[in-house]
Amino acid sequence: MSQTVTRALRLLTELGDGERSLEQLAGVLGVHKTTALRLMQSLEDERFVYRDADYRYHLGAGLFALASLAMEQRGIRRIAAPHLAALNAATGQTVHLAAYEGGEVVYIDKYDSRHKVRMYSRIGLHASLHTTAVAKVLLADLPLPERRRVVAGIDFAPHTQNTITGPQRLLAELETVAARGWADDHAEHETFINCVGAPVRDASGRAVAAVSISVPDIVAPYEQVLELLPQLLETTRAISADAGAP
Amino acid sequence: MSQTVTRALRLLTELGDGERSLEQLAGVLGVHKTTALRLMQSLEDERFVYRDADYRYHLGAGLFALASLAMEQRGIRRIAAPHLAALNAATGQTVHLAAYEGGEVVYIDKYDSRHKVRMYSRIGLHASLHTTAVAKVLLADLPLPERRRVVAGIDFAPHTQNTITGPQRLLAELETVAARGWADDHAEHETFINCVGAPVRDASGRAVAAVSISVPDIVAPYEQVLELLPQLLETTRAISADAGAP
DNA sequence: AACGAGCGTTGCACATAGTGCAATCACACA
DNA sequence: TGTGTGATTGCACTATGTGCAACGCTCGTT
Repeated sequence: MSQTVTRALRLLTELGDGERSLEQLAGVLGVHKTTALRLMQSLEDERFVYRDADYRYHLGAGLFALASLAMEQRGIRRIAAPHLAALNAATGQTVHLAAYEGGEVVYIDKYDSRHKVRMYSRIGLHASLHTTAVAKVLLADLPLPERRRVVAGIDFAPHTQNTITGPQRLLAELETVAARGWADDHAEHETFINCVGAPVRDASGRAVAAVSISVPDIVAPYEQVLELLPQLLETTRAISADAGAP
Repeated sequence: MSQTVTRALRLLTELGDGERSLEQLAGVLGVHKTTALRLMQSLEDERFVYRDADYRYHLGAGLFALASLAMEQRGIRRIAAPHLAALNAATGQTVHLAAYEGGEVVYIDKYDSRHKVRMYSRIGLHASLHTTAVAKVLLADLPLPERRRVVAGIDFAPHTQNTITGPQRLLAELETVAARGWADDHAEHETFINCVGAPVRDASGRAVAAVSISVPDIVAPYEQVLELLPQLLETTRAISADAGAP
C-alpha cells in the first residue's frame, strides 16, 4: 500500500466537506505544509482539485468527468433509467437503484418521490447491509461462501425494533429472499419507512443490481407497500430483459 | 509534485475508459506489476476503485460519493437547476451551465433538448475558451490582468471559418461581451451550432457561472437564436436573484 | 487427475522519490 | 514603511516506493 496515495486521497475526501487552505490540509494529515503542497500539486495537475483566488483548494472538474464516466460504465444504470422513471411516475414513490461492489452495496441512482428530479444526495453512499431491501436482494444472490463471509463481517447495529440482529437470522432471511425473488424492509432501517426490493439480472442470470421502492408510513402502511410488488417486479423484469436476461 | 500520486491518478483516469487488469494498468505506466498493485490497493482501500470477481479494476463508489459532494458544494448548481429546467422546457433547446475554474471553463450541468433528461456525457469537460459562449461570458468578467493572462495561454485552434483566431480579436470581443451582458457563438465552435450565453452573478457581483442555449441550425437559424435572448436573460436574472445578487 | 500457462501476490534489497526544516517570497493590512 | 500570515523553494536525509524473483492460485487442457 502506498502511503503517499492514501494521504492524497484523504485530502481529497477532506475537501468533500468544503474548501480548505494548505495549512488546514497539512493539519489533517499531521504533516508538514511542504508535503501537503506536493500532494495537492499533483491533484491539481490532474484537475481533481483547483485553487480559487484565495489559494483555497476545492474539488475540481476532473472528478466530475471521471464520475460521469463511472456512471456511464454502469450500463445497467442507463438501461434501467427509463423503467425507473416510469415506476417513479406510476407510484409517485422514491425509487432506488443499487449495486453490489466489493463487499458493499452502493446506491447508483435515485428518483425522488416529489419532484421526479434526480437527486445526487445519496448516490455513491453505502446501503446498510442488514436493514435495507436492496442489500438483502443483492446479498441473497451471492454464492453461499461469499454470502457467509460478507454477513460475518456485518456490524448488526440495531436501527429500529425490527432490525435483524444477528448473522443466523439474516442468513435465514436471505434464503427466503432468494426463494421468493424479492425482499422487504419492514421498518428495519427507519421506524417510519417501509420498502420492497427486487433484483435485476443480466444475461448471466446474476443479480447485477437491485431496485427498491421506499414509502413513509404516513403516506401508506406496510400492507399497501406490498401491493406495489407487481409493479416493482414488472419493472425489474423489463430492465432484466433489456439487460439481456432470458 | 508527487510522482506516486500522479501515477495513481493516471490509473484512475485510465479506468475511466473501462475495466482494466493489473497487468494492463502496469503497462499504461510502464512500471512493474508490483508498483501498480500497491497504487491500486490504496485506491481500493478508499473505495475509489473496486475489483470484480475476475480481479478486474473498476471505478468505485467513493468516486461517486465525492463527486456528489463536489456537485453540492457548487451551490449555484442547485440554485440554477429549476430555472434551467424551465428554460429548457420553454425553449426545447439544449441548456448548459458552466463555471470558471483555475484558468478553465467547465460544464457543471446540462439539459438536453430532446428528452429533458440530464445527460452526464459532458459534465466535467472543459469548454473551449475562444469558441464558446459560456467561456466568453466568464472570461469577460475576469479582472483585466487575469483575463489577459488566460487569453495569452489559449491555443487559437480554428474550429470553423468563424472561429476567433487571435488574442487581440478575442480581447476585443470580450470587451463587447462585458459591455452588453451576453455572448454568442455564431458557428464558431461547430459549423452547424449557434449559441447565446449570459452570466449568473452572486451577491458580490462577480460572474460565478454562465448559462447558454445551443441550437443546431437545422432547427433554427442564427437570427432566431438571438430571439431567445430575452428568455435567457430573464433566466440568468432569476438565478442571480436567487443567488443573492442585488 | 495431473500438468502447465497465465496472472496476481509476497519478501527482500536498493535507491529513488518523498519528507521536514529553515529560509525566502508574496501579499494584505495597519 | 513595517508587520504578520501563509505559500513556495533549496537542500540534506531517510523513509518509502520500486523492481526482481520466487511463490501461489485458478483455470483450461490432455
